Amino acid sequence: AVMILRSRFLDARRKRRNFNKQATEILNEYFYSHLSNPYPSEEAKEELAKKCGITVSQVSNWFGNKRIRYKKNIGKFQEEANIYAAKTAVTATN
Amino acid sequence: LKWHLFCSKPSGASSFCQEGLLLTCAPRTRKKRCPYSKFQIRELEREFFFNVYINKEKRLQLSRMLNLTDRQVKIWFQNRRMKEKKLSRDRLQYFSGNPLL
DNA sequence: GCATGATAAATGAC
DNA sequence: GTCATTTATCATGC
Repeated sequence: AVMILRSRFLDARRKRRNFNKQATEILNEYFYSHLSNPYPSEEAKEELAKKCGITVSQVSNWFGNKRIRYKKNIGKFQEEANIYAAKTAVTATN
Repeated sequence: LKWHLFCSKPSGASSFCQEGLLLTCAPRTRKKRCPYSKFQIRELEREFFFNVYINKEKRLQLSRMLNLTDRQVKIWFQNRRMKEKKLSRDRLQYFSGNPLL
């Protein structure tokens, strides 16, 4: 039984699953509203993790990947950036 | 756009994974990440099993045997300790809140 | 076929 | 020494 759990643990680590749409929304919202310094504090990471239903490590992974991939090709993310910029502008007015 | 300041440059010259005689690329560039071979990993893991902290002598010996620099072996052990710590956290999180234990 | 999440080398702050 | 990162690479999803 212990071996089964152990193997399941290993499988869970190996298998990659995409985050759900809502989690991605939350992460992107934070990223684009902090574009000048997209480095969430430990507390912010914990809060994001809670809201997204993922671990803090996964939040760190997401921001690490997002930063490097955004920096490498800003143009590709321009449309996405505009969407979230507009979204935060709307929420700011409310 | 700045964010973190890492000095990374493509370093035009073909920089292969063999770092025997590290040519000093004038404007210091970040060394390209080169995955280690199965053999290198196996030997590093073997040593890590015996002692998580490697001493200088063993480090020099290992670096020569694996054709890695002293620094690379040192950093590998640092990263490996961090990995072990993360594994412990993940195990705890996974097995807690798991019935049938 | 790329998008995406996770991991492996490598750096720098402290 | 730890540890949050950068960057490339790996593995999987779709």
